[in-house]
Formats: sequence, C-alpha cells, structure tokens
Amino acid sequence: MSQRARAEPSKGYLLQAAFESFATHGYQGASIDRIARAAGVTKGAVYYHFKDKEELLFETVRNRIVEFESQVLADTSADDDAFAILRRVVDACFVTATESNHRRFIMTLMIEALGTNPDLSDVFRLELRRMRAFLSDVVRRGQEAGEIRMDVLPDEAASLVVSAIMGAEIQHYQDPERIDLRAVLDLQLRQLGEWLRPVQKRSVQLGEPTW
Amino acid sequence: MSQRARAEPSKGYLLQAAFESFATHGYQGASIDRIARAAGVTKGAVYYHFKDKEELLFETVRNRIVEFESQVLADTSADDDAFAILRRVVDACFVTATESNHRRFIMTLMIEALGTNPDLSDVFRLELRRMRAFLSDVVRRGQEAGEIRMDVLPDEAASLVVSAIMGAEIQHYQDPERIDLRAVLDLQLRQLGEWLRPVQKRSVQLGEPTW
Amino acid sequence: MSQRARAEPSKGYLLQAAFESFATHGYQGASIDRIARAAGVTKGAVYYHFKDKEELLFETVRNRIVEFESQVLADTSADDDAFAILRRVVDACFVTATESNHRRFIMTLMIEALGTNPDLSDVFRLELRRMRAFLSDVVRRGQEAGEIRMDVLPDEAASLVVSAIMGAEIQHYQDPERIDLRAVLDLQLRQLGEWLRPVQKRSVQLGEPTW
Amino acid sequence: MSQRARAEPSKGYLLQAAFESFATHGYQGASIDRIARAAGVTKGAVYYHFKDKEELLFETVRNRIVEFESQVLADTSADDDAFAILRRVVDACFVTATESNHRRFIMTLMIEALGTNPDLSDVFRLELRRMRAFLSDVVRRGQEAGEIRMDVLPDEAASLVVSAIMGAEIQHYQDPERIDLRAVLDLQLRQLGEWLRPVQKRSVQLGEPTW
DNA sequence: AATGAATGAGTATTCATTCAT
DNA sequence: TATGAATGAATACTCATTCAT
Repeated sequence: MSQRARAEPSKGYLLQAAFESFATHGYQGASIDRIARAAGVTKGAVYYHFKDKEELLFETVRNRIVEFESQVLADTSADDDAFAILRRVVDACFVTATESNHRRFIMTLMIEALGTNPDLSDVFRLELRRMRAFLSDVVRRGQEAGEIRMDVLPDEAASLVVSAIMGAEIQHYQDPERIDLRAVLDLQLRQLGEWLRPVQKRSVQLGEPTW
Repeated sequence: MSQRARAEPSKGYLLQAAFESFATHGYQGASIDRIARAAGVTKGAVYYHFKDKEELLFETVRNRIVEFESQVLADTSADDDAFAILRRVVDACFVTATESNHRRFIMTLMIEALGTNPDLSDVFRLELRRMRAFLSDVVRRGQEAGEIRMDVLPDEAASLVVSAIMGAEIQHYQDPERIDLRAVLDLQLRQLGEWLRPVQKRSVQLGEPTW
Repeated sequence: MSQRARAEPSKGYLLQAAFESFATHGYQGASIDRIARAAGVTKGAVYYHFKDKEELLFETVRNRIVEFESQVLADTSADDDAFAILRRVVDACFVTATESNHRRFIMTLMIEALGTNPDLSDVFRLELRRMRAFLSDVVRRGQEAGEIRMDVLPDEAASLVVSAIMGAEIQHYQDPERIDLRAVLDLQLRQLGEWLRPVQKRSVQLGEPTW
Repeated sequence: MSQRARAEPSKGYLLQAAFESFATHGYQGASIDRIARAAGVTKGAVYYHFKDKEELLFETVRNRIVEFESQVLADTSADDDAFAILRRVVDACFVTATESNHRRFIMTLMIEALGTNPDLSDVFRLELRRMRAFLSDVVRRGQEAGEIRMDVLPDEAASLVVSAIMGAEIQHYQDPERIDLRAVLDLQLRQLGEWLRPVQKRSVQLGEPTW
C-alpha cells in the first residue's frame, strides 16, 4: 500500500472528526486535541494539514456546504414544478438533519459565529443568501408557470420557507421526543403549498393535499 | 440604610453583565473575569453570589425566561381573540429580539447547550414546551370560538408558529441588512392567519389582511 | 503576617527569577514555566502579575536599567574631575558585570532583540544613547575645566568609552579564564586617560599612570 | 553531468540560508522549516545533509569563520608594518560587518551560545583567541621593528583592539543612525595608533594622523 | 460582602526530529 | 537525493476556581 494510500485518508479523517466535533460542541468547545484523537492521529498532524484551528473549521464548513448544496440545490431537474422542487429541498434538509449531522453542524456554528467570528458569520450569511436566492428563483419560475399566486414576492416567500425549515430543525434538535421533524416539515410543506397556490386552484384542492 | 440595601445591587449588576456577555459570546465564550469587570466588581464577588459559572448561567437564564414569559405570555387578557393574542406574542418576540438581547440570548444558549449542557438544555426544552402549550391553547380556544378552522391540530399549529418566529429571528441575526425582522414577522402573521381562518371566512377576506 | 507581606514578594521573586533566566538563556530561551518554578510559584502567578512574557521582560529590563543607572550615573558628585567620574563608571560596570548578572543580562538581550524585538531594541538603543550622552557631557565639562584636550569631540570620545567597556565585557563573558575584566578595564582607563589629557600635561605624566 | 554536480548546490543553498537565518534571528529563533524553504528545499533535505540543527549550525559557523579568517587574517603580506596590518584587519571587519552579515552572525551567535551552548561557545572562544593571538603577534613584531612602544604588552594591546572593534560593532548594530561604524573605527585606529607609537615618534606626528 | 493572590488543568500552536518511499 | 506525512514534547497563554483576609 502506497504512502499516499495511507496518508490522504488522514486529512479526510480529520475533516470528518472535526465535522462531528464542531457539530456537537461548537467551535470553541471542540478541542484540536480531541479532534486529532478522534481521527486517530496526533495534534501535530492537524497542524501539518491545516494552518490553524480556524482553517480546519473553514475547510470543514466548505466541505459540508458544498456537499449540502450539491445534494439540495443541484439535483433539481429544470422540468420539475415549483412544489416538487420545494419538496425536494425540504426532503434534503430532513435527510441532512437526521441521517448526518450536516444541518445541526451548520446551525450550531452559525449561531456561535454570530458574536464571535465575523469571517465565519460571513460564510453562513452568504450561504443563507444563496439558499434564499435559489428558493426565490423557484417561486418566480413557479409564478411564470402559473403554479404560484402572483401577489407574493418571491424574496418574501423564500424567507418564509427558510424560516420554517430552520425553526422546525431547532425545535427538533431541542426536543426530538416531542417534535417529529418529518411531520412538522410535511405540515409546513402542506401549509406553504396551500398559501402559495393561486386562489382558484387552491379552493379546488382544499382538503386534499397531494404532496 | 442597611448593608443589604447597598449590597444587593452587586448581584443585580452581575446578572445584568452575565446576561449581556452570555448573549453576545455564549457560555464558553464569556469569561467570569470579564463579566465581573463589566459589573464593576472582581471575580471573587461572583463566587460569593454564585456557586460556579453554571449557577450564574442558570440564574441568568431563569431571570430572563421569567421576564420574557411575563412579557410575552402573561399580558394577554382572556377576552382577546386568537389572532390578537398571536399578534401580541409575535410583537413581544420582536421587541425582545431587537430592543433587548433577550431572544438572542436564549437562542444562542439554547443551541450551545444542545451538545454540551443537558441540564441547561432541559430548561430550554421545558421553556419551548411551555410556549408551544400556550400557543396550542390559544389555537384550541380559537377553534372553540369558531375563529380558527377545525381541521388543524392545535399542537401542530403551535409548532408552526414557533418555527416561523425562531426561523425569522435566526435569519435576522445572521443578516440584519437583508432580513427585516418586522417585515418577515408581519408576513408570517398574515400568512398564518390566512391559513388558520375557516375556509368560508378566508375566501371573504382574501386580499385584505386585517391584521 | 498580612497577605500583602506574603504576597508582594512573589512578584519580586518573579522579577528576580526572570532576570536570571533572561540573562542566562535570553528571551526566547527562558520559559515562563521555568521562571515561575524558579520563583517558587506557578505559571498562573506570572500571568496574574504580568500581562504576558513581553511585559515580564520589559519590567525586568526597566527594573535593571533603573538600578544600573542609579548606580553608575547618579552617584557622581559634581565636583569630581572627568577622570574620576570615568573611573567610577567603569568601576560600576565592572561590579555589575561580575557580582551580579546586570551587564550580561543587558548585553544578551540587546543582541537578541536586534533582529527579533524592535520594541526591546528601542529600549536598549535609548539606554545606550543616554549612557553616551552622559559620558559626552563628562568629557565636555572636562574640556571646560582644562582636564581634557580640546581636539576631541565629546560624542566621539563617548562612543570610544562605550565601545571599550562593552568590547571588554564580551570578551570576558566569552573567555573569563583568559580575559581578566578588571585588568582590561584598568588598561583601557589608562589608555583612554593618556589619550584624553591635554598634550602638555600628557608628556609630563607619561609612564606614570595615576589612575 | 553527474548527480553530484546537481545535488551539491542544495547543501550550499542550505548553508547560505542557514547563515542568513541564524544571523538575523539567532539559533533558537531560526527554524529548520524556514531555513529549508528559504533554500528552496524541504525540511527532509536538511536532515539528509546534517545530523541535526546543531550540526547545521556548526557547519555554518565553520564555513563563515574560515571565510572570515581567510579574508581578515590571511591576506597580510609579511612586509607590511604593524599599523598597516591593523588597518587592514579593521577594514575587513568593517566590510564583513556592513556588506555581508558575517560579523553580526558571529556576534549574535556568540552571545546566544554563552549560556546555552558550551560547544559552540568553545568554537567562538577559540576563534577570539586566534584573533587575539594574531593581533598580539602583529604588535610584538611591531615592537621588534621599533614601530610600537615597548612598554605595552602585546596580549593586552590585542585585547584592546578586539574590544574596540566589537564594541563599535555592537553600538552600530544597535543604533546605525547614530553610530557611523566607519567613523568610529577610524577614530579608534587613530587613537590606538597615537597610543601605540613610541613616545618620540608620537610627539612628532601629533595632530597629523597619517592612517 | 468582597478582594487580591494564586493554582492547575486545559488550549492552540510551534518545532526538531523520524521514516517510509 | 530528497519529499511528505506524522510525532511528541515544549511553549505561551486562559480561565474557572479557591482561599486567606
């Protein structure tokens, strides 16, 4: 087995361990030493691969954001209708919120960065903007296609969708016993759907949520 | 004037300083020393009044939650209709999110406590449950009064309202330039209102949001 | 015994230990931990009394420079002739070079600071300037009193004296077996004396060095 | 072209880079990694060519001392008079102190080695002895030739010369703005010359320094 | 009721050194 | 002849906590 074959994983393990540590304990709460041990290497190895703790953090964040985006935003074929895309976004959030620690990682760091790490805060701010821009676009195209009522501003709708998802996630992290994330997200999809559909359509479909 | 009368302020100043420090830097990011100096006393004084940093945190949290509840949940006179109460809750959240650091304090510590402080997490979990219970009750009474459609589960509606508020807040903290908290909250009130009103009423009021 | 009576020494011990550590190992070579242990306290105590290693260094330097100046420059009564003062300066350098680590401390840090610590370098630069200014003044007054030949620039003479002393010290630190600091300094005093005395006087006294 | 022909430069680059790093930052302040990068190779290469950091240091020192000696001490043809040789030594010191980092390198490491590296200290001690021996010899031969007064011990004169040079250098490194090394060295040459010439000769030449 | 001095465990970071390739 | 990955010991510094006064 070549050195490379043994070596490269090491950086990967570190990113993985950092991801989990940061997601669970936040930036300040995660110690380089524990991350290194969790990755099965020594502290020194961390500093071989990353300039400092912050670079480790940023690479971890970048890693995950890229992964999240490609999962959530990319695999929407252009021919889907607005509601199908919305549902897919929500589904992706659900998966990354429950099966991995993705969403919690982002949530945790985002809040922590608020008062302490302007650079990181910028990253998340941009990320949220990108997400809202994506959703806004979906709504706008939905309006063009006649699927969504016209008296709603796409940007406003996007904020609502993001609020709904993040609010549901926080409540779920706080109280997984009481807050069934899947159920809340589904309800929100239904409720947002009802609200967004044009009036004439809505009255027809009331009571029979098809998605 | 008794010694007590001169002495007690010191504890108050500490709680105030701790509140601001915790709200801005989180639990780990706030140091006893800086809190003490911000309160105009020395570290020793902290340990005179509080067993340890955690006790200081808990008293601060208790302090603020009580205050928040009395402000948000308590001043709803029984004769208001469901939507008026909802609006008042949202307004209170807005005020405590912008004029003081209340909401941000709670949000920050809640997220931070998730993976690190089960006891504190319990406090917030109970607090969120209390809030949902309150909202659930409002909805249930609204249904009894015929103001709210019957095919909505009060508990589910409560989750949605809390999601909406918290999601809006987070986005606002993240990106105050782009996210106008007042506007987003108003939109959510309108949107939730539309959704919650019984069908026959809703069709009448479409386009003219009265609240 | 009051707390103060036990406590204040601690800072003094630290300054003493720092002085010795810095003098022997230089700034980089002296570790906070070893300084603390040498002073009989823990690292934490260092950081209670001093902001950081650099502040400890600067306070130590200030301490010693003040002490050195008061010893070397201050106790020269105005009625002494130039050569008596010169001799006293040299004597003071000898004492602080051999009985304590004063001079070596300064020499060591001065050289180390050159490429690494501009602020510290400034301190030493100013100190050397002060010393040259003092000597320059001594020479100038000696000229006014007719004790010193007129065709010598006081500033130049001052540089020569400082060169001679520091050069002798370095050689002595390097090779105490071969370089008898007392002897070299005495020789330099004699030689500088011969050179500085006015010509008519010098010819008379040649061969009989009175100091 | 043999491998050797391509490979050896690497060691040379390392010695060059080490020389500059050590001269500027001292032994402790210079890191293997930065030296390697400055030489355009990786740390590993250092350990291929040198056992450890100390060996790199010693080879660098040996390199430079040899070079310095060949420059300063060797090129004195036997037929020069004592003062011409002295002047040449001083000139060489001036050049190596200003045009290259030679003298500063030696000065810096010599002081740093004092309390920390006995072996290195030995090297410098021997070097200084060699220099004094050379100068002592120059003086002794000057006395035999009648150029230098007899009541001066050659060894003592040598210490004075070395003192003067090193003292001037230190002051210059410390305060290049105020201490013009060339001027101070010239003054010292003149002053030492006056002192060393036999009395009858000296009176003749007073006022007209020929060197 | 509060201070000032001090502790000790923990944190990020650096760096000389090793070694398989 | 060198590199890239990794180690481990040391370093400066922080901070919650203790305690005599």
